[in-house]
Amino acid sequence: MTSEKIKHKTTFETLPTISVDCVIFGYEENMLKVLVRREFVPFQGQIYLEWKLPGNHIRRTEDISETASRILKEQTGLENIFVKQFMVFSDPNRLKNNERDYEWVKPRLEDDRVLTVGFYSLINLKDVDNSKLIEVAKWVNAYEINDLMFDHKEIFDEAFKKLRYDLLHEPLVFELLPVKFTLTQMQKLYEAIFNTTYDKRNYRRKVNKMPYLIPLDEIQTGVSHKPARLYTFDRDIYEKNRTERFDFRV
Amino acid sequence: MTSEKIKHKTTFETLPTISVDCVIFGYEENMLKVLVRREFVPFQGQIYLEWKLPGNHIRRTEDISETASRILKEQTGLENIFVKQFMVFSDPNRLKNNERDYEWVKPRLEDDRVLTVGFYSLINLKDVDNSKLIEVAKWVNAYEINDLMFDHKEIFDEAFKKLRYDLLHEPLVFELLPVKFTLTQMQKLYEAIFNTTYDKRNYRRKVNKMPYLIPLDEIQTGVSHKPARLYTFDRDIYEKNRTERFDFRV
DNA sequence: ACAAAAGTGTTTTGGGTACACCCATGT
DNA sequence: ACATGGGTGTACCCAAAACACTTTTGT
Repeated sequence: MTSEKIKHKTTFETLPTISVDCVIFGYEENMLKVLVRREFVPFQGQIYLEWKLPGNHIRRTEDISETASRILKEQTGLENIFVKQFMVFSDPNRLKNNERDYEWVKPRLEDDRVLTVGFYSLINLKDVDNSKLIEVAKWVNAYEINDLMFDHKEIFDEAFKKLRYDLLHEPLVFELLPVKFTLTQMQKLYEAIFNTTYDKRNYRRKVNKMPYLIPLDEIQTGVSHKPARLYTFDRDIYEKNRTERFDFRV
Repeated sequence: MTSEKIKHKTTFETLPTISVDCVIFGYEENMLKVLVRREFVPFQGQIYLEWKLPGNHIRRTEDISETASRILKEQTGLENIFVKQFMVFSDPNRLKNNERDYEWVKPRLEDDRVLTVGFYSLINLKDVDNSKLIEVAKWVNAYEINDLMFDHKEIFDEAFKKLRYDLLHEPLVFELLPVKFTLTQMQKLYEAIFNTTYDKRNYRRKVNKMPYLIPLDEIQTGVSHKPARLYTFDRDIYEKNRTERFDFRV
């Protein structure tokens, strides 16, 4: 083993034994959804319709979060979105456990041992142009995900667990909310993700104690009821007030 | 790209572009320590003494947690110890940022792009035979770690952050305590890891509410003061009582 | 008898939770 | 005028935090 072995590599060349898979959560109308991609998988003379998480190999020049952002852009057109790694899946047989899936993926691989780094990200479906998705991908209710290819169901489950965990400890909600939002929008978002409901008065009492939630001198327009006050999230104030014990539970 | 490219691989062959680095926390006498390994690094005619985290490449047949357990065994002789992955470090230049370190590592690499998966683990230093370590590795106070090779200081910092985070949400303390322990031992352990002190009465009131902390009909022996009652952790009861909101803060 | 750690209770303060009505706007 | 969501206060309970003395053992 000498450095002479290290040959020149092109910018887009990928690492054969590592990939990134993305669990892209989309929120709309009090529903939490996940993006899955369709694949036609021929096996023993039949063609099966299967679904998987979007993923890709890592380029030699990329940090893995750049890989995840690239996948997100390819799938949704969105840029500068928060992405977060949550776990590495490294079972040596993770691609081989299902014979049908393995037959499909084998010709696409340089090496049949591939570790994958799971990322999740959160987007607001209002920001996405879904016209390109049609037939190639779809948004599925997060509570109805099942039967994905390979170990992708397990990856999804871990992502969902981590998403909820992180939402209670980091100001992640604000990645999903518009810059100016109402307290009810914020509450509904938590309720969708945790599949529960909160008491409005108690919820408001709690979030009103957060010094980085700034009430604006602005209200909703165009709604056929009493317009709600708009709020915004001040990240600077958040960073200054952050403590070890801080917690976003509501 | 076809499957023909996949050649036969030996059991111990490693993946050239992925490694595992371990932050091994050891606890003893109210001190929290970390294991680092010594390397002699020749550079520009001089030899430098440097320290790094123990790490290794991943074998083709291994899950990454097996790699971490293997490293732990090599370093400490211990087996069946809890290990936990916490983050992937993937900066394309992570090995090249320091010229001296890169010169040293280059001849040891098959590929100069290596992602590493950070693991941490927790051991009780009483369980370790340190005679083999001498000169090759040392235990350093966790609050005095600095100047490790490559990005290992950053890896350590993330591990420490994750360790504290996890200790508040999972029954991790019990990995470090003997099977039968006193409440004061448990308290001192938290105090070492969080670098703080707690009020004894409040601490005991809180842990006494944990149904999976079982008081035994057994007391300390051989101490020159009032002997303390021994407790044990019942994982079954813990798993049954676990809730989304559960939390180990004291 | 002394040293050393074990063990124990009360008070105050603040957060969590449960609960019901009036308000401002668009149609 | 009606439908729709916006917005507000009080009472109860429990957890967190502050705080000091007695007990049991070994030497």
